[in-house]
Amino acid sequence: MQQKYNPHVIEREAQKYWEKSAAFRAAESPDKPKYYCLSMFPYPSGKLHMGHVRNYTIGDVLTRYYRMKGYNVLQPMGWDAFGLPAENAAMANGVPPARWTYDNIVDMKKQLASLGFAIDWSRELATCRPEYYRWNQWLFLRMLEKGLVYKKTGVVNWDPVDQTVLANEQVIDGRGSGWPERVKTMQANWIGKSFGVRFAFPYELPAGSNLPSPSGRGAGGEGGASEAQAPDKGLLWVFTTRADTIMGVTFCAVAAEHALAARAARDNAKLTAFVEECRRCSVTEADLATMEKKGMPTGLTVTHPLTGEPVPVWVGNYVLMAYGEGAVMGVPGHDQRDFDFATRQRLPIKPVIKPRGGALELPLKAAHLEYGVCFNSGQYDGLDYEQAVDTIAADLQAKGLGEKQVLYRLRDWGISRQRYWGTPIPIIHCDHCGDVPVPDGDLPVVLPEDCVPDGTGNPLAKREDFLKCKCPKCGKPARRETDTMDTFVDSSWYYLRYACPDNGGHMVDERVQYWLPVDQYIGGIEHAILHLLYSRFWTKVMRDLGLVTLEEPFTNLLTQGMVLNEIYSRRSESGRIAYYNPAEVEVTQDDRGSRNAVLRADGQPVDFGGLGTMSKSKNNGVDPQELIDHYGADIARFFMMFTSPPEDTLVWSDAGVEGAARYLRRLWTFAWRFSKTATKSSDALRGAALPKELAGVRREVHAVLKQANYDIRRHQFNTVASAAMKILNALERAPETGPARNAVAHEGLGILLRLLSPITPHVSHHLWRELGFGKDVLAAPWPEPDPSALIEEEIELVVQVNGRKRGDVRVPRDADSKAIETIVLADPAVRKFVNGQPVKKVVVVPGRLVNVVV
RNA sequence: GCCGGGAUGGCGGAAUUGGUAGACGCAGCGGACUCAAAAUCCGCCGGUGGCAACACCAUGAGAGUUCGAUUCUCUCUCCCGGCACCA
Repeated sequence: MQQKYNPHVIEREAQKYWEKSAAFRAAESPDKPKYYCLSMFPYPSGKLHMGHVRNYTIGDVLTRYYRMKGYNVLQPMGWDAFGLPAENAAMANGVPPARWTYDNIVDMKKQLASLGFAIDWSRELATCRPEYYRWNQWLFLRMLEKGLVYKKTGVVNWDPVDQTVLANEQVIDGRGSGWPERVKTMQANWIGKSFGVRFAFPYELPAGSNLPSPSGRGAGGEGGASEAQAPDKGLLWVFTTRADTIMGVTFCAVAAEHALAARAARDNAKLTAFVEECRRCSVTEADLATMEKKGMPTGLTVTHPLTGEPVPVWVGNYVLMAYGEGAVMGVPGHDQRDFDFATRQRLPIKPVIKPRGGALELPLKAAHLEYGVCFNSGQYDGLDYEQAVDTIAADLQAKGLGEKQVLYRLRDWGISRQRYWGTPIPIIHCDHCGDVPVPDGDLPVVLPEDCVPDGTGNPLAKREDFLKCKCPKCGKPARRETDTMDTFVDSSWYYLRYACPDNGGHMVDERVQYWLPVDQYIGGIEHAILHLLYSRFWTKVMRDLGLVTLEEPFTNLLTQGMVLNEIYSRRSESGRIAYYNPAEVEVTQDDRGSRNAVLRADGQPVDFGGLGTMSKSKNNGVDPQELIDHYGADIARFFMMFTSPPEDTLVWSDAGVEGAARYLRRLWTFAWRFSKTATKSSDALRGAALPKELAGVRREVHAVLKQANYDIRRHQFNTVASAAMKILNALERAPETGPARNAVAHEGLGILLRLLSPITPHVSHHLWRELGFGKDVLAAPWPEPDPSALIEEEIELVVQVNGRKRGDVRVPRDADSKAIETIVLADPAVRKFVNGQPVKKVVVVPGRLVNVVV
């Protein structure tokens, strides 16, 4: 055995061993429980970043752990290879996106290999290959047949929150695992199921003023806008979750795209301009919520369905055409947006809800949002929220002007992109037959890979060889669709394809039945909504088509935290900010922690800008390749696992990496010295009583192992790494000589190398062989603590008086409460603090503490 | 703005069901080894007072429940993630 730890040599050796023995090739095997461990596949940007390293290390730790626990484990890898960056790179370098992407894949695969991940590369896939994306196209056509592509209801009626998330949960040690609560809550809010009332304000327009036909509206078909046959009379439909406030309506607001707005704008130039302005502005939620509430009167009035009073109609920039009816009732007294709008437009505010058993403070300074009791509301006065909603909904229904309704915030998924580097949408435009789906037999519609986008639109539009085709229906010349699919389509089902990447004839086959669902999915929290929701949606579609029997694609989800680093900058006199990589900055700290940072290059101070995600713009990235080149994979992996729990953010620290290196060198040195002195037998442990000190060391090793096994099951890998440190510390404390010591060290090293092997597989592999434990640590069983090593004759109890620690006592292991009480009350420290006062009670927590209450 | 999450020494973090706050590591300080430095090893290391024994304070701020709260409840402050064409 070498005296010096040389990570690069042993890592290359271990990786060769795994490659030669095809160690990570996963085959369907019915005699073992399966474990499908999946990390989110990377976008092939060209270089791994630290987030990837962290993500895949977490996945690899689980993969190797479950394998040693006897599972048949699959850990695949692939490439989320379509997307915008390739087009941007293409424009910058004049290289086709395909070429750029494939080159990047080669580079990144090499990097992944150098980290020693237990990946089954035989299942590798890239979403930009026709043999993958043809199934995007195929499934798109199935959805088209089913009407899912157009039909709004197909999407929104799916309510995962009420379905199987909880039912599928796996329970570990009595603790719910599965999906983090916050992800479920976020998705639930995103879907945004809300219960309310849909109702209408009747109106009459001057005769002969036909409404233009509605645009872009799917559901809510019989709404006011489509009452075009009755030009004089119409209904303005709205949705509200607060029907109890209906008597407080002082206006209505419609979206700029609403038919009534268009009607009113026809002979009103100012309103036309305003409608145009609204159309142009952003529709993101954040902007909508914070922008100024602008509006303009349409000059039209509608009739309140319950009071019969006239209500003015406004166009409001805060009303979203895509949600509900594209129109809202305005109740400024009880809705903050309406309040802002009414205040700005000097519209009346009519409060109609007051706190139960109290009064409103008038005039209102802000909308009163809490539920309460109706007042100022005619026949509804005195009703509470539920009674009011029920009564009002019934009254509206009686007039044929409304009903209760469930509405979802979830919008349609617009999947088409005006981009080149994506899956072609398999549609053909024919002048005679309209939009015609490409027949299954003609799939895939292959994306030409030699285009170079130049920033002037989709290059496919200029490719005659792509565009020109025959209409599948009538055979006449026709044109192909040039839009491509959102890349979220690619990532919505790739985890199924890993089960059967070689099947040229079908999208999925029976191997999906074996491997799926994914037992553990690992990725960034930033994907908690979109990607995960799309994947679940996609799975349900495939289930409905009979392609899979899965209810949910992922049983457990681990959302890993981001990798942060310090940010340093300097503002020049011109006001421009220059960012400096933390590696170029020398930081000194006094013992109070105040920080002094200077740039190494010039010795001048730089500003510390806090912590931020590693990014190009802040120039605070650390290249994983440099880390691996310098320290090797095991040290990088150990640092990643030790520094933070997987779900928390991880702050980069050069000193922390150095600490990880120090530990592994210390482990190596210990193993080396052991190899010089030890016999290869642990027989001395059996039967023979160990000296007290060695028994203590052994007890600690097993106690730490017990805790570590709990921690690894709950995915708290930082304390597993720290357990490995504690075990080495304990072994180093043992006296240096003697067969009993060697036996304890031998057993301890055997435990330690196995415990470490998921985190630092290379050094574990090497030392396992070198010290004669066996041929392959991966084939060894996971270590379990020996209960007999944990037994102590005397245990230590903490003694409290009135909940404050006042000392500790040693008592026999099997002492009962009574005996403990007697011992404790006789303790001098206790007597001092009891100080003659009567003892009210004594709380004994077995094995932990005793609290004397006076 | 809405939704979600978080806050513990100089730093990363630990504390399993409410039971010794600060495990393990980093940084720092002191010492050994060395001609010297690096590496390595040993010791100290939340704050205040005290020679010390020890006492008091302390888990973002404020209240509450409890024999006992980092942990449970309420209010507040600050930081982070998502918000639908970035992936």
